[in-house]
Amino acid sequence: MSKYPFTSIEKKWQDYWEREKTFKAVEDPSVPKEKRRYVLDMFPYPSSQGLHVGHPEGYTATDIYCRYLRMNGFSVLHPMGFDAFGLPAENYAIKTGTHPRISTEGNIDKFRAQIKALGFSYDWDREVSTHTDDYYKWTQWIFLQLFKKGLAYEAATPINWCPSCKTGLANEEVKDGCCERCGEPVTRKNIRQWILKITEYAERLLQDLDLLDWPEPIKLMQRNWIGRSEGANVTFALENHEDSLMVFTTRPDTLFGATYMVLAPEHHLVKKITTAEHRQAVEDYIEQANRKSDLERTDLAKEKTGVFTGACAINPVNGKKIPIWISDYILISYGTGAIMAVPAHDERDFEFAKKFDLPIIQVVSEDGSLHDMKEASAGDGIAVNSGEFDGLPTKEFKKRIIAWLSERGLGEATVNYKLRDWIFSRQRYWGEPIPIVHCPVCGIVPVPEKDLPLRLPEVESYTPTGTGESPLAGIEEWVNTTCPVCGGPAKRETNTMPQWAGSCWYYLRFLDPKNDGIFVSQERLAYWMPVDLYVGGAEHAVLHLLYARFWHKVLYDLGHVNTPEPFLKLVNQGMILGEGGVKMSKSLGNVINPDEIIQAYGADSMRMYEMFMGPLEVSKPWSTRGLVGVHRFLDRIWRIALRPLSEENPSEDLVKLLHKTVKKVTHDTAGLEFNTAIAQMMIFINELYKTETNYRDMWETFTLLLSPYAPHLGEELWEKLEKKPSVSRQSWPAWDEELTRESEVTVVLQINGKTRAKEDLPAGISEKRMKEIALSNGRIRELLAGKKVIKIITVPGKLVNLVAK
RNA sequence: GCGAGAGUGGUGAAAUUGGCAGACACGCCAGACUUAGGAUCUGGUGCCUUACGGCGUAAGGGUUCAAGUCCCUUCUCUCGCACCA
Repeated sequence: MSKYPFTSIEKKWQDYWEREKTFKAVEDPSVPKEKRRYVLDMFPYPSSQGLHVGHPEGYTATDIYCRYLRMNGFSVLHPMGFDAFGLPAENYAIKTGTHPRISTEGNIDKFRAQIKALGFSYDWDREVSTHTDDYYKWTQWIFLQLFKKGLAYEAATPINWCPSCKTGLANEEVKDGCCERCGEPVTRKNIRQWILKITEYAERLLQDLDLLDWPEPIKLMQRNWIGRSEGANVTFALENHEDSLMVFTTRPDTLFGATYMVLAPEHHLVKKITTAEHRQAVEDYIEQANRKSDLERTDLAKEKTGVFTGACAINPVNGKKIPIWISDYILISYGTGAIMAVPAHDERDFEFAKKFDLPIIQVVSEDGSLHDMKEASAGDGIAVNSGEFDGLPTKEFKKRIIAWLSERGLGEATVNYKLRDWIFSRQRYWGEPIPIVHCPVCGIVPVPEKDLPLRLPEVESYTPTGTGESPLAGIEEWVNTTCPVCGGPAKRETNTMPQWAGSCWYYLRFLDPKNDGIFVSQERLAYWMPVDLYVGGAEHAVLHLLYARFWHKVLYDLGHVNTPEPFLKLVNQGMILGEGGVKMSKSLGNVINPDEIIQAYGADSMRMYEMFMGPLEVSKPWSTRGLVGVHRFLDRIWRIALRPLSEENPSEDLVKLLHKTVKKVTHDTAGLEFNTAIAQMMIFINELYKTETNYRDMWETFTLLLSPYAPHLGEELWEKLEKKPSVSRQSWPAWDEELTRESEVTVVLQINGKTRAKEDLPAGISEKRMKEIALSNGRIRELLAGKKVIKIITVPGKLVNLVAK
């Protein structure tokens, strides 16, 4: 028995690729635009645990695809780098005193080695890490462009605060009211923040999703996250007050059904309008709401709470006086922070009205008649109890009432978004310093671009102060600086950027990673952009992918990039679960270590198995047994390769199988359907194996097909064929369509849709002849005895169905 | 609760337009061979039935000559959102 020597083969070819720079991407102007592809993986955060088996899944998929493209004459950009700022390294630093740079770079070295051990065809000359100053110089530069465009501003706002990490979090970093990183419940804290005006791009971020070839569920998630909603702002006069109260509603047609108003506890009018009689109760309620964590406040299961302010508003459509309440089911951050409550047609308002015994007036009816409102009905219908508007269908009513309100200066059509501005600062050390100086004379002053990068200073302690300031605040000599404008004493911004910053634009830096004059040159942009295929986990559906799109659009508006969208096609690889279908986790002890797999079975087996498991996009459980099966397949290939090469002609059947295999592997590889491509290669190998010989031409073709999947073995087989490396530079094989056709087809003979017999018939046989054969088939005649054939359906080359009675 | 996706052998999964359900692989069974290292080779393997045959793609209904595929209802699982007015 020959044991397939994968360890030495893999080492040999990895060394060769590295030495020869086989996969260097070059900007060759003679390659036409349509023959260039930019294929990108989501770069990893180099955690201390090393590579996870989930990483190689997406990376293998893009690698196979890139190798396939190169063999088809494409110029391919396929880079890799590291998302190197982030909390884990800093938390580790707090615990051990190790500088985050030291631990991060150690992890990067480990990751790089692990990734290289899988034989991916990256152009390593383009590697970037977001934490190096020649990289974050440009992250800072982009921030300054946002600032200068008025898209970055400072505000003291209540933010999500993780008491454990002692830092503010973006909405997207809060999962079920808890910190996504550490799991502690998130509280609210009012601190000074840097905020990016992503809301200014809400409409375009929404609209341009239509330009993208992304999975529909991901687009939908982004649409929901942006949460566009059309309605109207309506102004209500207040009784005994100068001020008026503006509310947002998507159902201005239900104005006649508004029986009370509700303000968020934080609404600025609350203090003004509350009457002396209700002051104490209102203040208590506000105090209570303030203390609640986000989790408590958004808990849907809880009963609605609220108090009456004592004030009343006047309904503009009928002059009716309606009471104003406050309740924490109204969010200050959405719309105007106030609503008109229409309990008959809104579930939440209904619940509230029931609890506090407020009137419920039906103003919409499905059939135009009045009903006893046992529950809220939120659907469209016909207006009732609405004065001159009675009888109007909801849609029409909306238009009419908005016009009515506009004429009187009482309201206007309004669009609201759920999307909030992006809280961009972190009270942390290990991130890009925000390049801003606070001058007592000039105010907020950007650091001049020529002074970038603004380097992270060394600190004694990484522990957050917990006061809402980063550890940077403790370094006097760094914080104290001079104002770039007036030259007077000034202080540096001590907040740093969130981890998303670096990953917002890394795909651009890959184009031109060494350029120290500009973040990316126009020539490189023109050559490669946009990213043709972007592969990564679905967990980034609304985080990274929305932020990156936002930055890209800003850069596009400023003329710095050449496409409105960065990522043309997106594919999410499914998760790899532990054996048994449960999540892989340290606590369950079912984590598979890629290093051990590579050592025992080789990188080619690992790659191929992960592709053979099932479709790329779905989650699937790991099975070491399954991996062994794939390993056996490669071993079998090796044993065929050890046979002496034959110059004889293989059988016609085998030639046909080869051509079918080329066709199927080509089609499936191009469509990222790697599992079925591999199955087809297995079918071919099983047949070839039985011949106990090895036909040279056939073997050459098969080696080419195999090489994107098992690149090390591919190179080795190519060399054994006495060919010059690299196999990755050869042309992808073609197939002869004629040879993929069967000369004989099996035709199914059915009676009333049930298969009763089969006949092998020549391909291309006429339908008439098929019918004749079906009717003369012995078995069929037997079963048809005493029955009458009513109808005969034939599908050419496939079946004859006899409908009989 | 709302939204999206998925449910096929003992297991991972295949199945252009509706046209032989279960390719390929794991596991299992039998046999061969051995140089016993997760060996290798050949054959078998959806379920029920001695057989003929029947039944089978979460459950139920429908459309159709024909349904894993299309339509309706229900159930289960996964993911996302979660008082967004």
